[in-house]
Amino acid sequence: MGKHQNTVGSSTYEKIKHDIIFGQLVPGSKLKLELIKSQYEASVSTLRETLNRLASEGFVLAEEQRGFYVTEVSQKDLIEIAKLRVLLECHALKASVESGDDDWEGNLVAAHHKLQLMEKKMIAGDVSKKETWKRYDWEFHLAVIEACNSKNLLDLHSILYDKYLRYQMLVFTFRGDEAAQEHHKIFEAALSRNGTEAARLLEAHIINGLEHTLAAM
Amino acid sequence: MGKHQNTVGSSTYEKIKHDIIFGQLVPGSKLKLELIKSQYEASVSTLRETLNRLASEGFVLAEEQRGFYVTEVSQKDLIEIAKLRVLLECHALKASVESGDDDWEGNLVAAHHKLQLMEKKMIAGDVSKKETWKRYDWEFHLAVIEACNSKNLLDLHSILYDKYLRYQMLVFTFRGDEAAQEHHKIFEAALSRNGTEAARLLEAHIINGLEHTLAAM
DNA sequence: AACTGCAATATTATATGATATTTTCGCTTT
DNA sequence: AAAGCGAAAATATCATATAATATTGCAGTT
Repeated sequence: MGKHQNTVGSSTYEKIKHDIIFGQLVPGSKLKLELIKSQYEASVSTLRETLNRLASEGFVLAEEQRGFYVTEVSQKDLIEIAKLRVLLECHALKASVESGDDDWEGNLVAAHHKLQLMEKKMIAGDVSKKETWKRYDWEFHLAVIEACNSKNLLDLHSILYDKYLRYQMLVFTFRGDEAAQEHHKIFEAALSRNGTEAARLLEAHIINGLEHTLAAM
Repeated sequence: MGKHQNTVGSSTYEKIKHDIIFGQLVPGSKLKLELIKSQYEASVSTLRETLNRLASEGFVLAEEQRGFYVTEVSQKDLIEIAKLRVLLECHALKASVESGDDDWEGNLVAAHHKLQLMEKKMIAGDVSKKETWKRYDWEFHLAVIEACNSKNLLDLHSILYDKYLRYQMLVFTFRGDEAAQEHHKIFEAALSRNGTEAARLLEAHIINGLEHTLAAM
């Protein structure tokens, strides 16, 4: 006993979203229902529910009566997403730094520590744990803004982060030491409650990542 | 011939979304599948697709294996939404004013003109056309920011606008002349390419609407 | 008599396979 | 080439079966 039974719907949602973000499902390709039915072991209706959800988040394109496609990628789209991420994440950061309490600080310290450990391993050459690194990066960025006091903002940011991540995974080349140092500086500025400086550093971090990814596309 | 056949899916989506925004479906109420099946004349599967879409946009709450509920409303949520709308719409406005071409100007003039006519009628006492007014208000706000050159931004804004609108409809009391004047000033500033001023006016417009709605909740 | 815990029952959500529409694509004809 | 036709494939919708949750009723206990 124990593991709480997930519904078929939610687990296929996770799987397909994962496969889009990590590039197993290639941009622009058609998601033929009968074909992916066998791949993901779910019925047509269940798949349609999933694909409709992913469509309204923007990972899938739903063409009326013509089926579903993995959303295309483009440099323009990436630039839009990066800019939006800057806008929302910096805004959230400033609000979070202003109102974060001790729990927030504790959580942030923990998230930064875990990310740093992971980054050391990756800089040392262990690239095997791409997915774990991704999780720690996410947890760090979330920890910074978590005290922004706006569920709506965090929800929007979460989707943008995933879209940005998809592009990073598409051309995966680890920025290594550079990104690690940026994370560290953001961490320090946030912890010392310097919201303006932290936001400046965060913006540079995202834009550096953008340029790194654009160059590799 | 002529009228393009809509799918059952897309038309129930429109209907349910409409009924949530305009308050026919009351906040927090449960959306029992069998019950709304007859109301919206669609099968369970089709409804589930629709409700999943609405859930990921935030109009519906999907509780795993416990069904679907109309999203609750709260003052806190409204404040979050208004602030986000300010953040995104002002950002989009500045970008749009900078890069809008003659088509953009033409479209904006037309949208403003139609809105103004409608507002005159409503100030004169004809409140019958709430839904038409809503459409013109939407078309005006969209026309202002449409040249921002970011589909991602426009998509996010569209959902936020609808969420904000839902609160306005919930307590519907027309702000009349005041709002009309604000629209006019935003229009003039945008047309004269004064992005900073237009953004300032837009922010005040949204915050005034927020306070008007909060006071009536 | 009121309360708690458990089992039987009813209700509801989830998932499936079958059917009805619509689109796509190759072939024929002009 | 372009338009028209029809077979094949894919999507949209539905009715129904299965699995989960909520409710009810009944014992046993306080």
